Amino acid sequence: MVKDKKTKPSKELPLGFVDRKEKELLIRDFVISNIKEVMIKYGFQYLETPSFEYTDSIGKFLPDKERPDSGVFSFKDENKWISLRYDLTAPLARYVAKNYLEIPKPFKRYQLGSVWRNEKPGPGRFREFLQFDADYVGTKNLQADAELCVLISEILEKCGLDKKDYTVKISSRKLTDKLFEKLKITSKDQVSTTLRALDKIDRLGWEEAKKLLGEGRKDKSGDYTKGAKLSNDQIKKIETTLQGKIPDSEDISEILEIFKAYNFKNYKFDPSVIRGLEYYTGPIFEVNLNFQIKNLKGQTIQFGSIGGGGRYDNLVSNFGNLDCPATGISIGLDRLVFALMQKKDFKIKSTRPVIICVFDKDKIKEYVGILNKLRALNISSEIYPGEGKLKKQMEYANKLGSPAVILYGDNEIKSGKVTLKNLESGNESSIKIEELANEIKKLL
RNA sequence: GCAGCAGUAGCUCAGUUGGUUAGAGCACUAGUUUGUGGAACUAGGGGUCGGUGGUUCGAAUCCACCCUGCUGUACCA
Repeated sequence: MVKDKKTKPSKELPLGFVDRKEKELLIRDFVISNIKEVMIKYGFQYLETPSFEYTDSIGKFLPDKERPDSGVFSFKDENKWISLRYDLTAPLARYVAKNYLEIPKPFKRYQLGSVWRNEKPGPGRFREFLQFDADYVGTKNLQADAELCVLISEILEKCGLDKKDYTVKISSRKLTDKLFEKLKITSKDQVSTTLRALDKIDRLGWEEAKKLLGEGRKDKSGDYTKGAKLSNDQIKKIETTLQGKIPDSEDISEILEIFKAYNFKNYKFDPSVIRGLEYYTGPIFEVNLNFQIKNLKGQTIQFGSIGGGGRYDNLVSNFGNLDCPATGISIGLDRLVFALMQKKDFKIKSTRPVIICVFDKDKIKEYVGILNKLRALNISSEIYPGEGKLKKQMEYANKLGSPAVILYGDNEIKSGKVTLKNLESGNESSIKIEELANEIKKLL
């Protein structure tokens, strides 16, 4: 006895992967078209690199490891490990190193593409998502860093956000480096724990973050996280230094000067911005939304940043003896789209076709005649593609969200006119075939 | 990874000391209307009650383990 039910394939998706429907995709297209416009305006080149890279090219092989770390999706191809990229920055560094002699320096490129992360998904975070990256490669000039902030903000506003809806936070890795040196926080472990604790200030607040700098912290689910075990004296000094409103870092002051020249004001100096631990070497930025985000159940969730970046002057040199400073910024597009859908009531133009109802299969010639006239004018339209009575056809059109149906049965054929029914108002009008397209355009 | 909560129809959920063929609303299908959707009425389909094992005459209900989801936390190169 074989139970065939057990052999049926699962209709569930792997953890962290999602289907995306038309509404979201259309808003994403809208965002992407804004991005492209801005990037062209700012003089960036469009680039695409493949989804897979050799695992060691994207920095996944640590000296003492033979297998890729968890965090990337990998498999062994012949004898080499390859992985799905986890960001667009490492592939860019690889691309620059590979094509160093051909590309103009500085090199400005932007890229849109999916990236994959093999880790636990969170609210609004998936294991496959679309990222946008803009980078300046081959320049130490901080105008590049400043312009990235300006450009990201232009993109956000073009997508419909107000100035009060977002903030570009800026800090510098040099600031914390200097501070830690002064406080003699030198062990690698302590430095990274401290940085991570500081990274959480804006989410947890100073009081909670201080626990992480000291002994440790118990979160509201009861889980306990070990702290950096700094002395009270060190903690106090960190607090007073980082709460100072005046940036004690030359690169930040310089960027702020450039912001003035651009008349860019929607930034905030925030020393708690840390961003990843490894490759940043100078200014770092993070883009945060200032409005609440809810999940599909209507609960307000911790949304985090929608993008960020910074200067990584040593990344390209990993691939060879190239002295090639660089700086870049990226946006998580799907998260931005998710947030935008809550903020703005997007009026996405209907893409649903007008339906030509079928009364009689033998009249196909008449129906196609009307269809061709509409499609010649780029009006989305179709002859009812199913089988069934008029009622069923109306239900189909309604559920689809069609703007209108066209009725062309015996009565209409006799009178030489068609009936156009507006599905929103329910009104029907009898019009000449030659005027049909114009009437429909009024509805769209 | 750690912690809290939760898994009953496509969806939202009810099912209160364990007791016949497991329910509701919405959705779906058909009809009332052989040329009219979004309203109403009638009828109907659809569930190994997350899984496995155990306790019991009997389990959606009790016990154990596992799986999955949500949220928080950690990690996020």
